[in-house]
Amino acid sequence: MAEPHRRTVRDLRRSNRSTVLTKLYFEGPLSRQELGPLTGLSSGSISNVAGELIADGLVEDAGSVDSDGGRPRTLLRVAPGSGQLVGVDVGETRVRVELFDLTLTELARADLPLPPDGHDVERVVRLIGEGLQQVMRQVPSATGLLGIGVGVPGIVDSGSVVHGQTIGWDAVPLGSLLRASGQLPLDIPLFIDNGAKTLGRAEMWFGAGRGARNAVVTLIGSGVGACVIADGVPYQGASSSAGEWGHTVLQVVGGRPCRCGSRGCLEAYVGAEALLERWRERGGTWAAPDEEGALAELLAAADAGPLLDETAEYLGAGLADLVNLFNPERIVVGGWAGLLLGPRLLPAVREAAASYALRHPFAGTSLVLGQLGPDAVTVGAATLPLARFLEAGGAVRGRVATASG
Amino acid sequence: MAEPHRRTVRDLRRSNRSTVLTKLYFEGPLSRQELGPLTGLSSGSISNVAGELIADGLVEDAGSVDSDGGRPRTLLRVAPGSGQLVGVDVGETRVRVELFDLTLTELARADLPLPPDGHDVERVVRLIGEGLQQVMRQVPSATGLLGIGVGVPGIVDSGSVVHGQTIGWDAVPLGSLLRASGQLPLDIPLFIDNGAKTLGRAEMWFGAGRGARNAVVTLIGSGVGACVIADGVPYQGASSSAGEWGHTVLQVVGGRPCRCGSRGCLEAYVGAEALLERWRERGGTWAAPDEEGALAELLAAADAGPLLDETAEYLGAGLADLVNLFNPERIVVGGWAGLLLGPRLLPAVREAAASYALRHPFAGTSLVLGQLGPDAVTVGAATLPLARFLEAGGAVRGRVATASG
DNA sequence: CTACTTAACTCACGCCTTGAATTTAGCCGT
DNA sequence: ACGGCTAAATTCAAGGCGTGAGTTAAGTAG
Repeated sequence: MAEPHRRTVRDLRRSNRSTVLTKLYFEGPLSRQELGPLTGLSSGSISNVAGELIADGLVEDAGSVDSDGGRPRTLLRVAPGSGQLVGVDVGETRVRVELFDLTLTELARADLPLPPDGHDVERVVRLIGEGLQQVMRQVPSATGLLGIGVGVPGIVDSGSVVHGQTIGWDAVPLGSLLRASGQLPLDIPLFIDNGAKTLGRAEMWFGAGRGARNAVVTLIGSGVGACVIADGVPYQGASSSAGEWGHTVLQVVGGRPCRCGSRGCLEAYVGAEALLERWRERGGTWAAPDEEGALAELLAAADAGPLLDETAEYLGAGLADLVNLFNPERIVVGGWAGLLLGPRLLPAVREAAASYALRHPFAGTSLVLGQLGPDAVTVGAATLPLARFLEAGGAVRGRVATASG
Repeated sequence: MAEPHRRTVRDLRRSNRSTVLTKLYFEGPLSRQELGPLTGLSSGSISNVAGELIADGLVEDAGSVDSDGGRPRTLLRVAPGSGQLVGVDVGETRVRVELFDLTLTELARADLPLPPDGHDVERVVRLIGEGLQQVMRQVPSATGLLGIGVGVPGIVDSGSVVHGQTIGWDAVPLGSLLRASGQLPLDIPLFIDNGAKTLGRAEMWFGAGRGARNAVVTLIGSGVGACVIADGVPYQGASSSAGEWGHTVLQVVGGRPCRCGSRGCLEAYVGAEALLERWRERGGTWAAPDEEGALAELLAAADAGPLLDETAEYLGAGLADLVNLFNPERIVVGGWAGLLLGPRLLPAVREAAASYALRHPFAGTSLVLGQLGPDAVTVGAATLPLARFLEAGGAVRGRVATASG
């Protein structure tokens, strides 16, 4: 419990390996010389640690910069091919399995359709296993699988048990089931987290959240969610269900009923499903069979102005709550509906948020659109074992892990 | 930036000193034998570290438990007198300075009244200095001052700069001013934080929040605030203003105007000031000149039922937001008004919160009343240097620190 | 008084970081 | 081509730390 491993002198080395590896991962090729000040380690230790990492194949030479006179600095970088990661997205209509190298460049992908009624647990487990075998077959050189991350729709408790109302899962021990299925290599670290949260992680690592230590990634799709990053790490709460922004109360008296059973939730105004319903109530119609098409038609409609303005007002109020409660330096608006609505709504949303939020924290917050599409769930999922890998200084291979991070 | 001090082998010792000291502080007298498993250290290291701490006077013998046969275990505890702490509460009407021993038992106190118009910065600085000298004079044996914590009304940025709307402070560099005043010993760690947050810390360390890692301490007084504890540490946000729960939006359409300039804030319904105003609008009257007396009269009035029920509804919705967003294991309702209203309102509030919050996170949250009165601000303030002291394994004396934690 | 039991201490061993001294690697002027 | 120069990278002695087995200390039971 109390701070994991840092008692012995060997943990020190592990920790130093980790900082060096992490710095190299995020701040590109660096010379040993730069690494010193950046990590706070002495030149001697940098040499030692770097030498070890190179010997382990995790770090490689990346050319050198020649200075006028004097030995040129050798640049070091994380070797992309020294390990692979798998990200899985259990979506509404399909299971997607993607294989990445260490820099999260895609190596292979497999999409396995799911029937409409289809979130039968056993089937999902089987599809994940199949997808995994497919991508591994496509890339025979992938011999150093470092871990698997799975994004699922629902609340993930204890890093393994899934409660998914929308797909009819109640306390499904997905982690154990996957392990027991025999479909995935034993001894490979397995991580499970909510899909929205993995998407948030992806935005933080590679998208609009990059560099921020305190941020909120909002995800507006059919419903509404959020991923809160506190001091650089996703905040989970007591039972990993923190960030349920969609059911923030915005209207105690006279609130619209929400599908969660309550009234006046943000999601009852701003989610795509609710937005379309509100348009229908006002006489709006659309031709597209799917929500995305319908929402696009709504946006294009001449008479949707008042509805959109009202939506911006509610969204602004919801964002103001985030500003007041979390005081983030950045709020990223993501999710397919958020990205669709964003360009049209953002100015009005900003104005509304400014009026509802406190001046001081609002002034320190920037409100931006997400840079990654909804497909980044797999990237974010792969980020889970990657984070563990970096934290452990690259010493994970073959070790079992279950906790989510 | 990246994880403060843990590179060298001496930092390891510091860290282990810290865990031993912290365990002893919170889990009472312990034998070396128990300390081993609890800290993950070997018997040899426990002996070493304990010996060092005893030699430094920070830890002392606390008797022994005799077992049948075999050498009895010696119990160890933190020596209460090995250091003192000062907590300061800059309140509405007075500055209070309190001197504590290491277990936060009060040794002396000084109350210095502040005139009604009186939050002139220089005067406050002078009063703090005077109070400090008074308490130090009262306890001549207090020769090991470990640090000073100050709780102020307002947002504290960078651990030193205060923005206090209510007292007319705009970016006041209180930390520098105090140091420059010459009124307090140099080289003594000084910490400044929002008074509500220090109260929250006090509840977490010694009150209703004890033992929880994820909790929210709400503070309902004239206004409404909250202190969020994420993974055991108070969450600050990007500019230390996280937890501004009072201005959560509960009524977008038709919301009551709030003193913050917005509309529909929680504080516009639930704060004592707003509650009394709402009572007045409904024809309520009271005799007491102060808010506390007035609120007591309101509670006793026969016809305040509907108003209180409505208040419970709003408060419940506000708490539900906290449950959904933070997923705490515990919510503590504190602040003078909260403690006054609590016994009457809590059942209805709980019911309302249950209806607005999501089932899963709500089921994991307990809603309890605070155990400490509003006077605990000084205790919470003293907790700031104490936390630093424990983190540093007792090696702080004489070192300067400014960051808040 | 002896045998037994358990707590606490000691110390050889292996590992770590530091920082100065040393080696390595490329550039420049002659 | 060659030595001189500069700066990067490595090496290594010194100082520390935690571990865990062995040793000493401090009681009880008979």
